[in-house]
Amino acid sequence: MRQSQLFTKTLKKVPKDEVSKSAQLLLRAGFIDKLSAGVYTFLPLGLRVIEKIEKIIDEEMKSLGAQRILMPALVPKKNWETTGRWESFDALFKLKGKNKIEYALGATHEEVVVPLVRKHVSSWRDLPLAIFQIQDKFRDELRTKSGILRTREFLMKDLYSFHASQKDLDLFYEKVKKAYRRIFRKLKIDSKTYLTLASGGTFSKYSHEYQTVTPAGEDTIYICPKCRVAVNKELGSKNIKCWRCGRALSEGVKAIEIANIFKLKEKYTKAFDFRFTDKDGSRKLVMMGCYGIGLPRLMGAVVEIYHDDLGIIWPEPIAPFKFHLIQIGTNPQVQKEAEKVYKSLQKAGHEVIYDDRKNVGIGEKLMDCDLIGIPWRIIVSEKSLKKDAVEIKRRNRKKLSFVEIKKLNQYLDEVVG
RNA sequence: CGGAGAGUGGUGUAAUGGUAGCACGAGUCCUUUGGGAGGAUUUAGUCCGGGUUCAAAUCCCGGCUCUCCGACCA
Repeated sequence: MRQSQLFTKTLKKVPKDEVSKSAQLLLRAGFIDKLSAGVYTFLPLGLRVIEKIEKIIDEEMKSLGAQRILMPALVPKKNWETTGRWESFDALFKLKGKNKIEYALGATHEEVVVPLVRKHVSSWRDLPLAIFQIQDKFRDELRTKSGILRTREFLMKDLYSFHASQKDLDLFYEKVKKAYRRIFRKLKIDSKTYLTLASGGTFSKYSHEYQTVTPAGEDTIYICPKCRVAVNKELGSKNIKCWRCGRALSEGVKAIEIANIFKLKEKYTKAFDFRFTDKDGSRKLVMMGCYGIGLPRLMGAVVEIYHDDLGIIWPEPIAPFKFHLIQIGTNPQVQKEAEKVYKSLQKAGHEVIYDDRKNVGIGEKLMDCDLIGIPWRIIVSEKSLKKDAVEIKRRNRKKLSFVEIKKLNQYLDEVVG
């Protein structure tokens, strides 16, 4: 990608009343654009990050044996009435069509997935079954917050599992926990993310949330010093002990809920009278679980954690590009060599954004580079060409390395990986 | 939903009742190229509606929007 062609430029300023660091940086660096409060466009750079997160999640879900589908956002009123949530789910966006049929925009998809799966599951032989989608959710929040951390429309991965027994649900639930940990590890937020006991809302008495510690979080959690678990303040008394080892918990820390998992059991299958025939011939309600991850929130949480005064520092697996190639100066020889390096990197299959902009000073290029936060910076300049080399620097390190151009691809394979 | 603050060129801001100014951006030209360069020149603005006043960006009323705090949050 040539930066001269990139849609949207970086901004020097963002509104002074935007205090969330992730919102400031993502707006300034041109990853997102705000249409209205809690409603955002993902620009080319931001979409690349979302797509990478999506790919990581998609692979992990498939490793669980889950199959991906895409359900509609427009969900008829009668489905919500079946579960009682037309009235009880306060955040539904409701609308009416020309045909007088009322709908709600999907805020969660039990009302769609349960009748869908019921059509195809009738025997214990059809279970277990896991279905997921990655799709926009709509929630009429009273208040949106902190850029993409809390919005009214957001991309969500929602996985639904169906089981013949509680035991089978329990087993799958544990597998999902492991898959979630793998996702968090790839996003480099695992060490700050705690499995947190929280209230279940309309789903159940308790639920498990994954809370990532950051000052921008809207929840307060108490952490066990030993286990990697926590308790959400919303459960009440702060004298609660660790639900795993019984130790006293930490002082409250701010955290953001990036994912949650629920054992819905029979709650929604009962509403739709979704039964299967068990081995003994009896008709039983299907046991169900649901598991959500908000993708933009994950992206925002990463930026909250990985940034410095100059800009974002993307973890490599979700960086929009791996390399930021910059050519410095107007020397035609430098430009020619930079073009050659760009083509050679592309040919080697590397994801590279090339700052080929003319009439842009070196200061501005370097500031933009740090702001956008690509993991590896490669500079071609008169200085580097005197050594027949390029200069390589990691975004989060001070050290500069000069690498001979003819050995560059080999170096990238061996050192950068 | 309660509270607070704020809406001025594309962006960020100044002007508290009296000439709408500055910076960035964008356009043209010249110079410049290792940490947001310099000069010349052009461009474009008071959220909407009503009121007070000789005079309103400024004061008053209503509306809309944004941000923050709280409540809420499958």
